[in-house]
Amino acid sequence: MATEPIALDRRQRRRQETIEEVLDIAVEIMTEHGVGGLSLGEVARRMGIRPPSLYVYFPSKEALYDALFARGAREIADVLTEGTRRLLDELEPGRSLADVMLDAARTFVRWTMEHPAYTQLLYWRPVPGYEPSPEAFAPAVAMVETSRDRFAELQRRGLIRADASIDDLQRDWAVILTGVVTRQLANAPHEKFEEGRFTSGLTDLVTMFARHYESDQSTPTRGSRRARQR
Amino acid sequence: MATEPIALDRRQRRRQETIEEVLDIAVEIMTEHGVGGLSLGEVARRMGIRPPSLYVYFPSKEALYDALFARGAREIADVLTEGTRRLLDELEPGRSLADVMLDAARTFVRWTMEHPAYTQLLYWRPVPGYEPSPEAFAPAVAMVETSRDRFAELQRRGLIRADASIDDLQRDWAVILTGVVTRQLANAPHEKFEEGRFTSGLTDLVTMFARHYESDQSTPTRGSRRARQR
DNA sequence: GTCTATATGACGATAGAC
DNA sequence: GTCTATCGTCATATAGAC
Repeated sequence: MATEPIALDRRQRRRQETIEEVLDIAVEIMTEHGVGGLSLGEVARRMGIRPPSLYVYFPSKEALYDALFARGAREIADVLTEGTRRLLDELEPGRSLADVMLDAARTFVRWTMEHPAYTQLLYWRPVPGYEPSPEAFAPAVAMVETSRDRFAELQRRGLIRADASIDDLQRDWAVILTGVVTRQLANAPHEKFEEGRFTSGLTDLVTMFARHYESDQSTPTRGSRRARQR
Repeated sequence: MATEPIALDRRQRRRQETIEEVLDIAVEIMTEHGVGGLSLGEVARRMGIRPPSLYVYFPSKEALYDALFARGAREIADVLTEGTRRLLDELEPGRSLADVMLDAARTFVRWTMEHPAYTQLLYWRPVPGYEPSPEAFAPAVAMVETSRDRFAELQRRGLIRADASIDDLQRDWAVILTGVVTRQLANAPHEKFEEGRFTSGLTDLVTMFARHYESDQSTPTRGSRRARQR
């Protein structure tokens, strides 16, 4: 009887491992065939089991999509939260707003190019009838709040004009990044981040954006002028 | 025998009418259930025929998607080509670049909000395995070329800096409009153009964009300063 | 608890009668 | 041109072996 809780832990761990395997394979399939191309039969086939067995772990295909949404949202939130935290911690004085924002933009867009399946699921609406549950969406909401804190910190440090609306800035920031990612993934999905015809335009766009919001006292460096070299 | 060509015309006209009806109903269904939610069975049901009968007009579901893509690309190209032609013809001297670009941006984004099904099909990749054929894509290519001519004309007239790269401008322009449309459609598809939380930001974004590209001699009006209200 | 076996109904697609 | 009949595949559900 003393071994019961341990056996339970083992079972739960085993169960969690299977769930992770399902998610990994689902991402593989979505990467190959698009988010809408995911099929439970194909997942089962690649795992060497029968389709009904999947229902032990996920009550429906929607639930699988929801777990994938949550996983993707958590991953990009972690990458960005960690990346921008370091960026702010190690920020040297005199660094231009454009440089800082460009760093964050590259981190985000690079991730989306490396994870096109998650990106489609998170930022388009590829599955008819599926909407993320509040729980799956939670990491995305948290990421927006973190992002808001980061921009507010930049404003406090004087890199962003004091009179700028952080809400507007954040909305327009999301629009620009979404535009780059959407165009690249829709028009030339096989180009990598470094060579993408739209991802390459990040520098110009972000520089323009940063110039619009930067304080006048912030020293313009090479970075913040990059878009003007013509 | 003299009536044969007329009978043929009649048949062909009737056939074309049926094809148009299929496309209309397909758009209806895609608007209700998303682009991926289109089903031939549902089209047949609403037309009062059996699914196999659709194969007389379209050899596959892909062919139907291709006809829809071509139709959407033609419609938005017509709207924009006509709209920007009038805009340039009636352009008063002294009008700011921001005003002109805002007008074009509104025309485009308004159309996408009124035609979300076409927009998803044209600017996302909602259908696994489907890529538009070169023929279906042709109107989109022509639209890009027209757009290029319009920007070149603005540059010739002195509203856009002489040293600006039209290719870069056009790429970034597409990115910004795509970003606004994608965010609005993915995050709040039921908000109309006038009230959309992202479409409302068009003014700020386009003004910022225009300021970046406008010639210094172009007289700044209220419009071009809107985003800078301090 | 976890699996296999089996069934249902919708889908895209094809063959062939009329 | 439209139909019926049919096929293979899909998501989904349930019964029951182990």
